Amino acid sequence: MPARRKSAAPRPNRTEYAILGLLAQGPTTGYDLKKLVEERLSHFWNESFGHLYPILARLHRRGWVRKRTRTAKGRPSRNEYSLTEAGRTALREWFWEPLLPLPPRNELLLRIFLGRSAPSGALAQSVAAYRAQRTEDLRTLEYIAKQLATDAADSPDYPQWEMTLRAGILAARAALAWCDETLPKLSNG
Amino acid sequence: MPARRKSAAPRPNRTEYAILGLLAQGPTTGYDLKKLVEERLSHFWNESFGHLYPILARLHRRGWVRKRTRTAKGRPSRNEYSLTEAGRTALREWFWEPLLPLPPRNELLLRIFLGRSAPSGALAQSVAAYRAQRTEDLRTLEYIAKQLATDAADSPDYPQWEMTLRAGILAARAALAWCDETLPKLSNG
DNA sequence: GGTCTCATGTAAATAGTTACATGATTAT
DNA sequence: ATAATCATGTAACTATTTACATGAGACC
Repeated sequence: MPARRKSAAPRPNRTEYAILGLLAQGPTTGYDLKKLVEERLSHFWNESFGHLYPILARLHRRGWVRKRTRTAKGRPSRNEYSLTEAGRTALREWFWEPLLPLPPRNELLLRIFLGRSAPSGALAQSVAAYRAQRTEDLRTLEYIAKQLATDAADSPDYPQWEMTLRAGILAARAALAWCDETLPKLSNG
Repeated sequence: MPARRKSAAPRPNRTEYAILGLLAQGPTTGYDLKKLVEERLSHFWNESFGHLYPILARLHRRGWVRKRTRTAKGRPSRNEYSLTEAGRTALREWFWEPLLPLPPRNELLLRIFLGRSAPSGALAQSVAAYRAQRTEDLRTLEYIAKQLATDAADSPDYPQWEMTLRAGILAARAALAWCDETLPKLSNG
């Protein structure tokens, strides 16, 4: 018998756990999962339909989620997924697994590093564009944080939501501080 | 005639430019490119052999790099690549292109967000592990920065090298600050 | 009539990873 | 001997994206 080849994934799939975790807060459809990710996780997570649907099917085959198809008067049927006990167990185990760091790929820093080959002014322009983006990010995060503090402060999830927002805010501020010390060096260089 | 399908890449390939940029500093082999990336770009970039070699071949087919095979007394032949004029032009143009942000995928923040499903103590453990990693990162970056300031301060590339290190240092410090404000909340919660 | 939202999915494509395969030379 | 480094590449595989395909109902 030929030896089974080991799987050679670029990185293990964490989307599965994102889905399990969201389903733990209540049954939903693929469509609504996508909306949830966009509305609440977008500053640290993302998913596309083309990824969500196949993974839901896989989780179903594996017995980690249950599928209930609702057909309401001829309308396109909603497939509502919910966690099974096996899924809940898998989810709990994931919280103890070591964090898998993404391989870094920072295009801006790559440009800076290779800056000797850059046309004059191009580095400053890249940093300025990045700065504008991060300023916008920071404003959005701070707005959401204020919103949440008044509207959802008594939700059982509020403390965690606030922690993820704080992470974004501190990261954005650090990025801005870096831009502000870097831009002058690029113009006077 | 059937319409040509548009390319559906998950994200455009920036490795090509990383390679072009490194070749702009002088001709090298695939093997040495890998070492360069590991030694000097590792805190913001990475490449594997399985990716480098095929892309070098592609750049060659496209006419952006020149290939010179050296066979020294029967030893495995070194393939030394250098930039062509077309490659140099492509590299210069890249510096003006808009930065493509990576889709965010932060596993730690995902765990925090889904924390209500977490076993007691698991979140704190994840944050503590992350904190240890970032502490280590910071120490390394600060060490390299000091090293460089004494050994390479007069290199024409020194200012840019320092900028990329500063970016890493500020980001690591922000991450540590977040850990330090978050850990107490997780234990007292 | 037109556009937006709800709702499901498949197809085609690339990116990028790990494991495999090969072999010479050099240091321990 | 044996391990490490030099040096090249292919094979198999998964992740993940964008574009395509479809259709109903709601709203303007």
